[in-house]
Amino acid sequence: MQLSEQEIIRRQSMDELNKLGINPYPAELFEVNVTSQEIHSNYPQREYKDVSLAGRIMTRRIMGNASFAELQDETGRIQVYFRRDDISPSEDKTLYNIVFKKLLDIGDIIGVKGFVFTTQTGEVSIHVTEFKVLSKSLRPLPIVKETKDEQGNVVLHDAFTDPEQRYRMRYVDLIVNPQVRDAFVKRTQLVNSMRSYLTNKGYLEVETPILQPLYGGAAAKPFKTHHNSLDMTLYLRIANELYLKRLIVGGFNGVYEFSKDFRNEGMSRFHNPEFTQVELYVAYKDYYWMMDLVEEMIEKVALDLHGTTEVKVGENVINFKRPWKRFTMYEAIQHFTGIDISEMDEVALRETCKQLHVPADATMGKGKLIDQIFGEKCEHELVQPTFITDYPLEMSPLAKKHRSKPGLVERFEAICNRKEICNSFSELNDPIDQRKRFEEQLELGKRGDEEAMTLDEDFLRSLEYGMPPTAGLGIGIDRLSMVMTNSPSIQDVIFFPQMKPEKNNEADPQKEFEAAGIRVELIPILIKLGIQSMAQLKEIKPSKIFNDIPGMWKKLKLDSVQNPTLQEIEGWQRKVVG
RNA sequence: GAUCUCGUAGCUCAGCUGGUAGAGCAUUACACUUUUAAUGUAAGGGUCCUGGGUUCGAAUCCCAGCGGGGUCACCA
Repeated sequence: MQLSEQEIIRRQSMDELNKLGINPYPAELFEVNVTSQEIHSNYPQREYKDVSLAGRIMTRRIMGNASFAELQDETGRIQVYFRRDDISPSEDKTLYNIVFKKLLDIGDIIGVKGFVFTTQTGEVSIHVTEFKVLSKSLRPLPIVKETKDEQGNVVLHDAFTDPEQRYRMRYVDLIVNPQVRDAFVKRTQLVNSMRSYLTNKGYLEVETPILQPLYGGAAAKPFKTHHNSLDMTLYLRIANELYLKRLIVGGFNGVYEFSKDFRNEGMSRFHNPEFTQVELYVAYKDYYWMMDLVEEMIEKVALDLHGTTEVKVGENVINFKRPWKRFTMYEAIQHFTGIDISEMDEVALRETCKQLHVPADATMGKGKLIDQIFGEKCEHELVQPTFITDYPLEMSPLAKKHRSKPGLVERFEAICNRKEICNSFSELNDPIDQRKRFEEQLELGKRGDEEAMTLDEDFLRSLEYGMPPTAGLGIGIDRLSMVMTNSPSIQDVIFFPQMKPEKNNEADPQKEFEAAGIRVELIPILIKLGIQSMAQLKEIKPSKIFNDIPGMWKKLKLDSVQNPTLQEIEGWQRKVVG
């Protein structure tokens, strides 16, 4: 591994600490009795005479015998004030002059003890009387500085913004970009809010298999894996719907699961291969009832997260206050296109698509055409939360046929910020009808539809024992989190979004040189000289290497290394075969 | 998958028609006892993503690859 100048200096500082008897990674706990946020919100109403606080050094301003630094803990930052004669009261000023000023860096984690005061410039600070190194940071952190403009808004300078780096090294992103943390905290609050809502209603949180012998409950391509001792194919679940319904058959009145699901499909700012849904099934209810629940629950989520039902998302303010607008799909299409398609047959629908410039191909049936028109002409118009109800039968093999509208099912989606955030239906509990629908899916599969559902015999058997009328719901947690945190990309609400692996230089010159018997202390010098392999080394004149090495180790300020002799270098080169 | 675009110091970014690689912050040294994007003086730091090609000469132009981002397609 090739270290940058700054990394080398930090490692040297670490060694110095050790030499001074200071363990840069002490084992014992450090007692913390206050957070930066508590001090900021309570001081000076409350006095803080004896604080003990730990955090990461984020800025340093050294001014001779006094210094300022900012420590960042989980709740924010606070300025700390170091004065030489407080840190090192005796004649020996090492602790201040050497340890604090020279050996500590931005990024190091320290604990401080002292008292809170206000500086002449009005900054609430901790006057440090003692400090302790808790963890030495060996890599330089991206330095983000902030100022305030006339309006008091925080302006960031040199912000750590490269999306690739931010997602690959989320830990760094979280350290230097505090707003990132906020989005994730809100995501967890969102889940907690839903969980408490559902638990208070008396529903049971359950766990169902992630590894499934048959994948079902949605139309998507799965990830496939293999179980060795059973010697069988297993799939990572694309949904948990069929298992939760089995539990309803088993007699639970309401079950829900926050589930990680996996879909082997394209990625975009709305799609990650693994994502989170909450699915809920409640017996003896229908989709109208479920709409009321969704409104109530999401309104509560907004209130819990923001204290108001209004949430700013991009350019829009979205208001989750109940009741939400409700459209049937036909009404929505009529509303946005002026065309009533409710009585149209397939031919007329195809003609309508042409008229509206909606792309349609010959394989699309009636249901698909309707869905296509909706997707093209309506969905992106829906910013405020809106329920769209009564979908074409063909698109919904697990939903119950509509009680009064032939060709439709009792299904709704909630659309918000132009995207689906939930999907729900009166669940199909007629085992004969369900079998027929699965068989139609199998037909689609045979015709090449990779996302057609498989027939799950055990699920059908459970329905044959009798499932009560049930309302089911799925909410995309990632999508909803994006809305609730005003995040434009799903990667902003998933800590570690899927990415291609980092390119790592497969050749490891260190190991290769070691294997050739080159003295370890000379290897970094060779690498620094741009020699990356033994093959490369062989091409260079021994006398050149002989001359270059002393120059480079002086440059790197390494402790005295015994220079290789010309014979030694020639010996290395002889080891290269060919 | 298609297409556009980006890849230069630890971070943010300049680098014109091809001519010895630049700035700010960060780092190092010195000064400074209430600073706050601290300041002043000085210094060090680069595989210009990788590999080919054109050229006397490539960070710059061309081709291929790798990685990222945007848009579209796919994903009910």
